[in-house]
Amino acid sequence: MSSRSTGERTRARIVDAALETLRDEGFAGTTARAIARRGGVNPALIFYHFGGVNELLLAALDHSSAQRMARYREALDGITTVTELLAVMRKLYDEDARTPHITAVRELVASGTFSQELGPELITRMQPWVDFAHEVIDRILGDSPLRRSVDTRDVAFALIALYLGSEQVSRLQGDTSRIDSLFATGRRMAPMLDDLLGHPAPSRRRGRRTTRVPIEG
Amino acid sequence: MSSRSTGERTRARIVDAALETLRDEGFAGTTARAIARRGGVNPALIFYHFGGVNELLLAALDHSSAQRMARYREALDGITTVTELLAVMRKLYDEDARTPHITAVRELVASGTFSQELGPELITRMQPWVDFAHEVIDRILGDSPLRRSVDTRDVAFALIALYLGSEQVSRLQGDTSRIDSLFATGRRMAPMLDDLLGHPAPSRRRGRRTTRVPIEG
Amino acid sequence: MSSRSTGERTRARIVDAALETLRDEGFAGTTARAIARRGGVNPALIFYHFGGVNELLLAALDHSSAQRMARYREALDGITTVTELLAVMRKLYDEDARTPHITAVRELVASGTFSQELGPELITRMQPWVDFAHEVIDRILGDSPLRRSVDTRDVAFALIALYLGSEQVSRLQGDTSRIDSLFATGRRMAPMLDDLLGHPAPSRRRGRRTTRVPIEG
Amino acid sequence: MSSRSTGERTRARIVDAALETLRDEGFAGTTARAIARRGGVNPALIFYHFGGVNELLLAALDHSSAQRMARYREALDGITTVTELLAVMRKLYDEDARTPHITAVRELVASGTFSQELGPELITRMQPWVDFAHEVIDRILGDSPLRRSVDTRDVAFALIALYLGSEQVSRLQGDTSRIDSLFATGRRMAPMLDDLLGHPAPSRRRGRRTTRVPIEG
DNA sequence: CATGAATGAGGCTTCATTCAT
DNA sequence: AATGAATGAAGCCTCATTCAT
Repeated sequence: MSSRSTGERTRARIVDAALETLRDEGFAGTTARAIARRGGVNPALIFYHFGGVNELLLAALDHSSAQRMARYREALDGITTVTELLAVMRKLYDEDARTPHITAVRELVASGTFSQELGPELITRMQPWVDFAHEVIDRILGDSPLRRSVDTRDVAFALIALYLGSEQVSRLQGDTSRIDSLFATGRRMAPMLDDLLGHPAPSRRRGRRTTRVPIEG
Repeated sequence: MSSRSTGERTRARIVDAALETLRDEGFAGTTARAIARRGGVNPALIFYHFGGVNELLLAALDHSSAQRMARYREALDGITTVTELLAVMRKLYDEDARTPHITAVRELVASGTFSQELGPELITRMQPWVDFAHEVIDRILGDSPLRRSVDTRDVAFALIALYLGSEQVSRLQGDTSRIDSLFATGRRMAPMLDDLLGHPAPSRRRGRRTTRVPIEG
Repeated sequence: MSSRSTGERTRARIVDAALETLRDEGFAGTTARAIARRGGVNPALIFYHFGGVNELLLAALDHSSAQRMARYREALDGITTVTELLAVMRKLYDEDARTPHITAVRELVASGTFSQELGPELITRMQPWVDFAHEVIDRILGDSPLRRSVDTRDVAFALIALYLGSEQVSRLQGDTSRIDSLFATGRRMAPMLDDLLGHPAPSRRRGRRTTRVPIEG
Repeated sequence: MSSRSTGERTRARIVDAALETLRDEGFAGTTARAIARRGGVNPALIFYHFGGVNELLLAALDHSSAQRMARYREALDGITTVTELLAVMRKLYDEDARTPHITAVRELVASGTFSQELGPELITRMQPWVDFAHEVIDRILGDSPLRRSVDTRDVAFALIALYLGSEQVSRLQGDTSRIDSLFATGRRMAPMLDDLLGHPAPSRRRGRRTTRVPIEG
C-alpha cells in the first residue's frame, strides 16, 4: 500500500535526512538547513512537521531506536551464553554500523547531555535499552554462582558505555577495525566466561574446548 | 615562588576557565564569551593569548592531560595485578572526577570528532593514553596463558572506551553512583581475574580467597 | 508590470544600497550593517540573498556594469571620430557620475586589488570593458597611418586607467570641475586628432576648421 | 656617521615596513600588527613614535614622497620636449616601481579618499606633485600655438590620473607589461607631438624623422 | 502542505589603541 | 625607548525560528 499521505512521506524523508546528517556531519553540523538540504526539502518543513530541530532529532531517534530494538529483541531472544551473545552482537553491531543508527545515537547522547531540552528526553529513551541489556545479562548469568559477586545492572551499564565509547573512539580515530578486533578477542574469551558461568560448551564442540582458548582455537 | 608573570597568570586563569566551562556547560556552551565570563577576563584575551577558541581548548586539554598523565604514571607504576589496578584506578578516577578533567576530555572528544580542526589534534593527544593503557595491560597480563587469546591492544582500547562511555552515560543520567557500583563489582571480580592470570592472591588474605567472591567479601 | 516578487524587490534594494554605500562611504565603510541600514533592511538578508558581502558587491557591480555597458554600446555605436567620441563620452560620463556607478566601480577596483576573493572576479569583470574600449579605439583609428605606431590595446588601457584615475583624483580633491575642464580641453583638441587620423572635419564646419583650434572655437 | 639615535633607527624601520606592507598587503592589510611584524618591532612602538597608524602612514608617505620628488626634480630639470619627457619618465617610473613608492601612494590615495583623517592630508601632499607636473608641462608646451587650446592644468591632472590609474589597473591584473608597452607607444608618438609643439626633432636624428612614426622606427 | 523571505541573537575574530612596567 | 597585556568596538557570518502567501 502506498497509502502514505504526502505529509507522511515528507516526514519520513526528513527523519532519514536527520539521521544521515547526524552520522555524516555530527551534531553541530546537523542544522535545520543541513537536514533540509540532504532531504531535498524546505527547512521550514522541519518546523511545520516537527516543531523544531530538537523535536525532529528526538523523533528520528525514536524511529531508529524502535527499529533497532525490535531487531535486538528478536535476535537476542533465547540467548543464554556469552558465546552466543557475542556471535549475535557481532551481527547486530554490523547492522548498527551499516545504518546511521549508532553514530546518530552517540552524537545525540554526547551533544544532548548538556541540553536542558534534549537531556531528559534522552535519558527516558535510553532507559529501555538499559532495561533490555539488564534483562539479557540476567538471563545469561542465570543462577551462576558469579551472580553473587556481580551486580547485573553494573554489567548492563558497562556494556552500553562500552558500546557508545567504542563507537566514539573508533569514529574519532577514523578506524573501525579495532572494533572488529575487539569482537574477535571477545569471542575467543567467551567460552572461558561461559565455563565460569557454568554453561556447557556448545554442543557441536563438546569435549573439545577447554578453559584455555588459544588464539587460533 | 609566585614569580609568574601577569600573562602567565592570565593564561592559567583562562585555561582553568575553559576546563570548567567544558565541564559545566558542555562543548557547545564553551564559547569565548562563556569562558571569559567565567575567568573574569576580556574575551579578546583568548585570542590574544591562544589565537582562538579551539587552540585554547587544545592547550587546556594538554595542560590537564599532562597533569593527569604524570599522576597516572606514578600511581600505576609497578602495578601487576587486576586487584591492584582497580584499587588504584578507583582513586585516580575519583581525582579525575573531582577536577574538570574527565568531563572536559569527553566533551572535547565527542564534539571534536567531526571537527576538521580538532579531530586530528585529539587523535594525536589520545595516543599517549592508548599507549599507556596498553603498557599497563601488558604488564598485568604478564606471561599468563590468557595472553594467547587476548589482544592486549583490544583491552587497552576497550578500557579507554569504557572510561569515556561510562562518564558519558553517567553524566547524561546525572547520576555517578553507577560508576561507584561498577568499580565495586570490578573489585569483587578482580581476584578471580587475577586467579585466571596466575597471579597469587594478596598475601594478607592468602588461603582465604577463592575464585568465588561473595558480594559482602 | 510591478510583478517583481518580494525577494526580487529586496535584492534590488540591497544592490542599490550597496552601490550607494560604496559611493558615499567608500569600500571600507561598506559593511553589511551600513548597507542594510541604508537599504532599510535586516543585515542578515545580505547573507540570505547574496551569501556574503563580497558576493553582494560583485552582484552590484554586475548590475551596474550591465546597465552601463548597454548604454555605452548604444551611445558609441557607429562613432568613428575623436570629436564624436568625446562628445558622447562627455554625456556618458555625466550619466556615470549621476549614478553611483563610477565611484563604486573605482572603490571596488581599488580595494579589491589585494583581495584574493575579489581580485580575480574584478579582473574578469573588467575585461569586457577593456575589449569594448579596444573595439571603439580600433574603429576610430580606422586605417589611419598612425595605426602603425600606435598599439590600440595600449590606448584602450590608457583610457580606462585615465577614467579610473581621474575619478580617483577628483574624488579625493572633492572637486569634479577638473574633469569638466579636461573634457573641454579634449574636445578642443579632438579636431586636430581627427585631422591627424585623416578624418574629415564635421560636415557642418567643413572647410572652416584647421589644425589649430582656438580655445574659444 | 652612525650617529642616528636608537629611536631614529626604529622610526626608519617602521616607516620602511609601513611602505612595504602597503605595497604587499594593500591598505586594508596594513594594520599596526602587520607593519610591526614586518619591521620586527613591537606594535606599540607605532603609537609611541607616530601616535597612530594613520599618522605613521602619512609620515611614510612624506618620506617616500620627498625622496621621489627630489629625484623627479633633478631628472626632469631642463626637459623641454615630449620625447625627452617620456625617456626620463620611463626611467623614473622604473624606479618608482622598484621601490614600494608607487603602490603605496596609490593605496593611500585610494583608501584614504573617504577617510576624514587621511583625506585632507593626502590632498595637501598631492598638491606639490600637481604643481610640479604643471610646471613641467608648461615648460614643454612652451609658447606653442597649441597652448591656446590646451589647459596645462588639465594635462597635469590627466598625467597624474593616468599614472595612478595605470598602476591601479596593472596591479589588479597582476601584469605590468602593459605599462611598458604604453611607454613604448608613447615614445613612438612623442616625435609627432613634439612636431606639433614646434620642437625640433632631436639633433642626432634630424632630417630622418617625419610626423609619421613607423612602429619599428 | 509547502515555500521563500525575514528576523534577532549570538558565534568567532581582528583591530586600533592604551597602560603598567 | 620598549614591551607584553589588556580593552571595547566592530566586522562577517550562521542559526533556529516565524510569517505571509
